[in-house]
Amino acid sequence: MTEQEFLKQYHREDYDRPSVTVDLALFTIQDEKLKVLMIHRKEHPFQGKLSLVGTFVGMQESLDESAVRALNQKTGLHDIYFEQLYTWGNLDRDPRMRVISVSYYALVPSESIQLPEGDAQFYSADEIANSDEIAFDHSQIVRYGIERIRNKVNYTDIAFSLVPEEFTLPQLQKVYEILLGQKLYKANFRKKIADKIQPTNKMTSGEAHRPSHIYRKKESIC
Amino acid sequence: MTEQEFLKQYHREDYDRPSVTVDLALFTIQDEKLKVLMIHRKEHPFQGKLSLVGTFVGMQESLDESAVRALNQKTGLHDIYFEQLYTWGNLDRDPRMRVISVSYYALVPSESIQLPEGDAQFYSADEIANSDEIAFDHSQIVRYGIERIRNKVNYTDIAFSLVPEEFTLPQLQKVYEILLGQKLYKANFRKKIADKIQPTNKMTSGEAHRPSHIYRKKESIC
DNA sequence: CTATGATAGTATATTTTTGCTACTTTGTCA
DNA sequence: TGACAAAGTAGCAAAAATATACTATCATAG
Repeated sequence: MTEQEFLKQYHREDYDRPSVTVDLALFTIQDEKLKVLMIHRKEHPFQGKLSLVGTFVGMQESLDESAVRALNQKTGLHDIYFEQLYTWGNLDRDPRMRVISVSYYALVPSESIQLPEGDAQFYSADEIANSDEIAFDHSQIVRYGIERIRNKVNYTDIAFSLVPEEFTLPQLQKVYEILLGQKLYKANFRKKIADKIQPTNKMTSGEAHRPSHIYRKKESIC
Repeated sequence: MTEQEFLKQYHREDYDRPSVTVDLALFTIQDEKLKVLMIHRKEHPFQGKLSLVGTFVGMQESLDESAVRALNQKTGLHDIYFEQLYTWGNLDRDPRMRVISVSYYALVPSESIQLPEGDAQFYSADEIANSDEIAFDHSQIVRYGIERIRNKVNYTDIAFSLVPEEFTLPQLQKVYEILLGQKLYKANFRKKIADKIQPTNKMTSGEAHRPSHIYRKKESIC
């Protein structure tokens, strides 16, 4: 490289800006496991590997809007719980160029999702989190997301975002158990969430055991 | 030049990429209050208003490195506790152009900080959080930082980052009380932190009351 | 050299939460 | 009609959180 070329390059880099993307980890519960939506990459880099849903941030949209757009394009979903996770800016996280990724996670009850034709599919979140075959730093993002969910289950109502609007208490308890990774005592669990739920007058039916009451989340009066 | 004139000439049309900055809220405790470091802006926009310490993210540095650099330039500090907070990307958060800001917060004991000549000064964090006279969305960032600290005090050791290496229990308790905004019971507080501290054989002296034992943070054996 | 004020530090009672076990209830199915 | 399976409830013991009362030790004033 000549000096002239170097200076040109240096000058350009000085005013250059990193690209900014959002990457979104959509979690749901299927088969009594926490799952996360991943897509098979068709292009380099990481061709053939799994990656999160993502997109470049447009100049005329906020970060949240970018996340919603990316999610909507891949799943058709809207109006679901989502939250920003963390922003990743290591120099080498994308081999092509400098990319800063604002990560999000989202929660959806599996009953309300109908994956359209496409390359997006749910995988065991734990397996993704522990795999070293995932594109970019997306395994780490999933790990971070799982951790965040685990923490927030204890002091927020995010678990309700993983069940349908109408649900039974055994169903809700199962969600807590899966997220926390441990069995809970029925009686204690019910005491704890008693003030967060509202009974309907419906019950389950058709199963070979005692039917279960159906509840909804109580709207908090603020 | 008025702010309007300035904005008019600043007609950098839509680039394909947003600018990325880091903004850092350095917290400390002074006069029994949580304080945050702010600087008086000398340029438009928000000339004369208070803003957080910040910088553009260089193309050859990670986000964390940018934050450390910004902090070091303004305070000379290094090796202090800091953590990423949230990333702000509203379209109108900077009137000049599209700027995405990755915010951080940092904690330092006031005893170990010696502000160099400059425009940086500590202000009451609550006052900054509730003021509508702060540059950009930095009031919101401070609010968010305070909230994060309040939460983390309960399940991490961040309070130790606000006292010197050697401290007394009344001193440490005061930090907890300021962060949580409520009085704590002495006996209960001591039970709770008993396994996090290590006694030295030193005591305070010279004060007109019973002297106090001096402790250090116990290194956790992992 | 003693009483006092002020804060450090400890002992103990009370209430709430959690961990756990055992029991009763109510459906389907053979 | 009895067996099974899961829903739902009762209640106790241990542990943790909450709260109050007490003792200890310094400097200083008288």
